[in-house]
Amino acid sequence: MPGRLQRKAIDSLAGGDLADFKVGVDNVIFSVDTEQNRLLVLLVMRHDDPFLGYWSLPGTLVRHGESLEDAAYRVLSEKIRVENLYLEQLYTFGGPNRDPREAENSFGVRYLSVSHFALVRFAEAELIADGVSGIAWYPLSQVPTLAFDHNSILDYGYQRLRNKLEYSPIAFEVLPQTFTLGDLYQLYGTVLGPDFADYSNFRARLLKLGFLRDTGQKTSRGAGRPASLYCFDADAFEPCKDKPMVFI
Amino acid sequence: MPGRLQRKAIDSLAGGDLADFKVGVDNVIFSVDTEQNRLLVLLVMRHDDPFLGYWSLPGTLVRHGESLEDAAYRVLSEKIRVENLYLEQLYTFGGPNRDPREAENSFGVRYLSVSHFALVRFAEAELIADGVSGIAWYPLSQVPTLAFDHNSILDYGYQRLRNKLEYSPIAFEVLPQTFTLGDLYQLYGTVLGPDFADYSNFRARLLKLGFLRDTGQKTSRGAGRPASLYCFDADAFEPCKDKPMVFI
DNA sequence: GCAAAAGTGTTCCGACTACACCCATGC
DNA sequence: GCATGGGTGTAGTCGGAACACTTTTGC
Repeated sequence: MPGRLQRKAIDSLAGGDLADFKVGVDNVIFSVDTEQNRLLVLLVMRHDDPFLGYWSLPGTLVRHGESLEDAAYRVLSEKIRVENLYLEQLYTFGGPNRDPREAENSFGVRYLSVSHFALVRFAEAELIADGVSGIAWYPLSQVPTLAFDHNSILDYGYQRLRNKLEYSPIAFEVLPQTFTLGDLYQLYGTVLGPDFADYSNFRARLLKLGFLRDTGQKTSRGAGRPASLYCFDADAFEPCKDKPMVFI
Repeated sequence: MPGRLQRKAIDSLAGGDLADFKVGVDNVIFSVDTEQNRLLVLLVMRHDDPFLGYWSLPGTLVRHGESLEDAAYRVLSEKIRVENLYLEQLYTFGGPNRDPREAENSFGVRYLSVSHFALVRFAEAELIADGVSGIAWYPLSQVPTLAFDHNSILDYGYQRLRNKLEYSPIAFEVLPQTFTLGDLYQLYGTVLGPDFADYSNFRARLLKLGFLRDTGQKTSRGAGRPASLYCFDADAFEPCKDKPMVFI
């Protein structure tokens, strides 16, 4: 290892032994099909090397003057049309050799992926199919081997989803504007596995939190008593925003 | 915006409108001085432009063939000698213009910071002073205005510290190998603020978790009954690793 | 009427809170 | 003895788990 002063001198030559990076953004985009009771993730087919013909998470490389978040929103808007969505940064994967485009010895340009995590409403989300690129909602249980390290990223995103469900109101980003408590319960069951909690206790707990507003409307789905339609009341939630909270 | 196919053609020319990045790693390194009951963060003085003469988080730019985590460990090892430490990735800050070295129009090279969060044992940590570079433990309450967006990064790290204290056993990474339950209580008080919990309840809860082993040794510090020295039993903790857990 | 789904209530039990109280040591 | 900090115990209360029960619909 070169001495500290020597290294600094090298570094200041705007190159030296420092790696040059291209920065990518890869999005783990989840949605839930409440009809079919399935947790879905958005995948796109690759049409270029490397990993030509593999499915991958929708991603892009960051452009001049573009923030990481901007890039993440751009990928989303290129793939789906959606009104509301939730998006947050997930993790940055940046080991050498995670992308085959890097030269063998890692002395070429490096590829780094700042992954993001997004939730969209299934009914509102319209996939943008351009006739060329494959794009599809995959049930999480049927996801194939993906390009790059995208299976790891997906796993990480799924874990985040489960954690977030338990202590933050992200469920309402995936549900339609109005929903029944049964829908909400099903959503939790779909993500966390059935038997994650007793229905009537779940119900009581959520209502006690105080930010679910009964719209007065009812909905009837086949047999059984019609259910009240609720909506998430953001104003009522505001005061609890920074307090810890348990949903399950 | 150019059409999709056209954009792809441009991108494939290995340049186009894609930004080029240097990737930095900045570490929020915490420690706790149990004697003086203070939460400390490690800062270094900058000796180069930009922000010459400002304090900053210890950081470095990532080199060829080096992973993000490797780079984070390297910074640490250049600044302090320490046996055990805890380190995890925090967040990636990557907006354009966060670093004045970027050209005004952001069409030059961009600087991205993958921040990390570290905990070290105060007594074990020996600062490496090379006679040139300033380096110091700063009490969190006395941190000045830092270089770049490092104050934001520090805030983010402090929040992570407080969250982690509540549901994961990171406290034992900062405490000495053996410690009294009073030490542990004080540590929590130092970070979360006093009156975060009643002492005897805190005590009962921690002991019930089952991974604090009484070493049999006693320690006497001035007046008062001597306290038992405990240590963290990693084996006993293993089974609870993935279960939710509450420390406060 | 009966099945199905929504919605309500009640009992039990464990966990957390807030204290009061004993123990061992230095001075 | 008494101040100081370590350590134990307990009564009251809150909240979650389990489950029984009522209500409203379709058929």
